[in-house]
Amino acid sequence: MATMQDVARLAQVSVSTVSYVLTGARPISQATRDKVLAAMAELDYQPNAMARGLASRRSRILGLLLPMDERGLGATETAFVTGAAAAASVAGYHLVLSPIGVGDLDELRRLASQRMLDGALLMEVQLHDPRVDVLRELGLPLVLIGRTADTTDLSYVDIDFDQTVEEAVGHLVALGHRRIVYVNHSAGTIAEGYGPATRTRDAFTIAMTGHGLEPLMIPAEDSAAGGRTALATALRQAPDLTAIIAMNENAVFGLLGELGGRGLSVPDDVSVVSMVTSPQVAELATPALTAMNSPGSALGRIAIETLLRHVDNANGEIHQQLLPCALQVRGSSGPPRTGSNTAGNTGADGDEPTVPSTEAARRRAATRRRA
Amino acid sequence: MATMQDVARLAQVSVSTVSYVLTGARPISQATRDKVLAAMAELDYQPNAMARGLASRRSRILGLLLPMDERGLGATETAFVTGAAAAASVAGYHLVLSPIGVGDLDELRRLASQRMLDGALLMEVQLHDPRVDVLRELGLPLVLIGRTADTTDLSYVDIDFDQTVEEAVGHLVALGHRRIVYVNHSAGTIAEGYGPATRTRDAFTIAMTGHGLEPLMIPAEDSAAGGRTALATALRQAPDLTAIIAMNENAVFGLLGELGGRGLSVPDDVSVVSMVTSPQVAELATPALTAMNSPGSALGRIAIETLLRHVDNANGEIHQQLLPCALQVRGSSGPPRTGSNTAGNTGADGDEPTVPSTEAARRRAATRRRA
DNA sequence: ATGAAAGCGCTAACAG
DNA sequence: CTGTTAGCGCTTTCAT
Repeated sequence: MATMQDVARLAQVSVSTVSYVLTGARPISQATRDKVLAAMAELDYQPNAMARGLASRRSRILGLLLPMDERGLGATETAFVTGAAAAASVAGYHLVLSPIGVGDLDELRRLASQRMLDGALLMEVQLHDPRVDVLRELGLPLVLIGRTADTTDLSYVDIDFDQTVEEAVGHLVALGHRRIVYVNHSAGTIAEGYGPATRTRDAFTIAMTGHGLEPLMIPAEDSAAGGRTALATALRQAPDLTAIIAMNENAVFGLLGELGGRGLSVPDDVSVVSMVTSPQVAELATPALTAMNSPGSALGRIAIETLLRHVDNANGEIHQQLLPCALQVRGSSGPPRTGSNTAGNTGADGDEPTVPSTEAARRRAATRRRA
Repeated sequence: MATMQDVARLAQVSVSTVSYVLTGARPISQATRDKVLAAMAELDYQPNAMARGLASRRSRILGLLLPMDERGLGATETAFVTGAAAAASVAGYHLVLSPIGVGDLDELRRLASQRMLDGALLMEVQLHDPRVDVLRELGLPLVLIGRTADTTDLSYVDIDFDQTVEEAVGHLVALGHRRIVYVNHSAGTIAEGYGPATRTRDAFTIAMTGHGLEPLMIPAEDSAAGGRTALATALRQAPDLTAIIAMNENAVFGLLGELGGRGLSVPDDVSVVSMVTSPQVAELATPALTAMNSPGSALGRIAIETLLRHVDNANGEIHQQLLPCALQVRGSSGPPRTGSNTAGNTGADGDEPTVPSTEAARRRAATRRRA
């Protein structure tokens, strides 16, 4: 394993010169640089990460603090992780995933105090997240994925729930739906103030009211069973519902199962739009779910870029950014059976000029099936 | 940030003494140890990871080389990761997840040459995995999750596919099924020699033949659409099939959707058993899937323990271990409609003494729904 | 534009 | 059982 000494000797320069061509921290003549580079290549030199870290007080490691509950990473989170890892790699950093939740504060304190991390990304942020306090106290740069109650002086990236909900509602209203039910996370989760749940709740209320419609909402446990129960409740409270927007990625499957069990067809009897869902999960359902695709990968990239800016610049600009989920129409949404088009659905080809997106979705679904 | 010097001064001992109480590499009198420990606590001392790594030539970081394809981590992989991270943490190590696939050999070489890793776990191992060569060349301890074609001198942990398939088949045969179709990964994947696909194929052949039955197999693309196609093919080739074993976690959802679409009920018309599936995913389906639960967490723990043994003991024992998936009966499997019990299904309570597991499953499912 | 040298904070001989 | 000390391989002043 060649060291910098070896390179310096072979290139006939001092070690500091080698170091400087590596870090670019001071100008080096082209001739010298070439000599050094040649020597490095010759020796297959790779700088020792530990030595570099010790001397520079920079590990070039970023932490991704990710509470892995029993349920594990959904495709959405995975996209985020992948995007973040790629962005870190491009910048010459490594990304350590640490399954550290709000419970493991000591573990977090240890990790951060060991000076092993140059900065951290916090996922699954809670309204009052003690991890934030710990990290700030230790002076570790951090970026939130999500938002705490008070975001003063805190950089974050998050999903733009307002816009996402608005688009989901808009899609269904444009199709002709009037009775739309929103299936949220559980009542407990909402009461806790879980951001995605409360923000979408408020956004749904505003969006529906804006369309002159009643904002019907049902909570659901995060499970298939929760979805089944929620559907039953929804049908009791609004027997005439024609569409459902589901925030709860787990519940939505139970919900679909229960719809099928009751002989209700999707999307003819009930349209379903799933929120913050990855394409992979959306495609698992039959029919594939019209969904608001989470911008996981982009969020990850932006989060890392923001974090690195803080690392390089101890007191850099605070950066707070929201990204909306993009509507992707698939087979689970269509015009209501009894809507503006009272003629009824005689077939998949009943052209409905005002809703071209549904048509497009059908065609896409058909294509997929052939593939 | 207190250093070892500070601790030594406060405790009135030498730095080496402090170091030794930390590493336990040599006996320290109880009195001295207490003094040192007190000083550490007093100063809130945490060893500097970089300095320790440089001096000891040990980063205390293990790499988990995990190709994150577009599909992301399933719950199975997540359980593995969580199990591994926990085991590493217990041993005082950190686990770095690096999304390094067989393509990023340079990235891998860089990571390993920087001496940032003490060892590596390889996931998604291919039959001829170049990553193995790179790591061996660099002398980095490694443990495979899965198996290469030649496993000489290589430690690995993997799923015991033979036993898993045998149990799945046994479960269905015990219920009275005779026409069982195995839905595998795609033909291309099988042709490539992908271990899980070829091993289960062979195991299925043996298991079915052992029961005097014909081993019917259908390949399926890794998607819901693939599952739909596969079901169509299966019904064409074996119109009298009563049960399906699905290796393909993605296809199984399309398969279920298509069954529903054709008016076939699960499990009354067709029983479905999903292979190597996590409980979380199994519960998404309606009815919940009888599945072979992958021992993800245990695999992760054992892999780390094995790896650490290699790290501590450069040329330690090779450890090769297989773990079977455990059968978990849920709602998607039951006796065939036309089977040994020709009386027909008059209800869920038609006691079938030879198949108590199905009864248990029904009761469990009912309980779950109430929860 | 380059070199010399002083550490970074810890471990692990080597001495008692 | 404890102390002394020489590095680990690199970065970064301070010189020139």
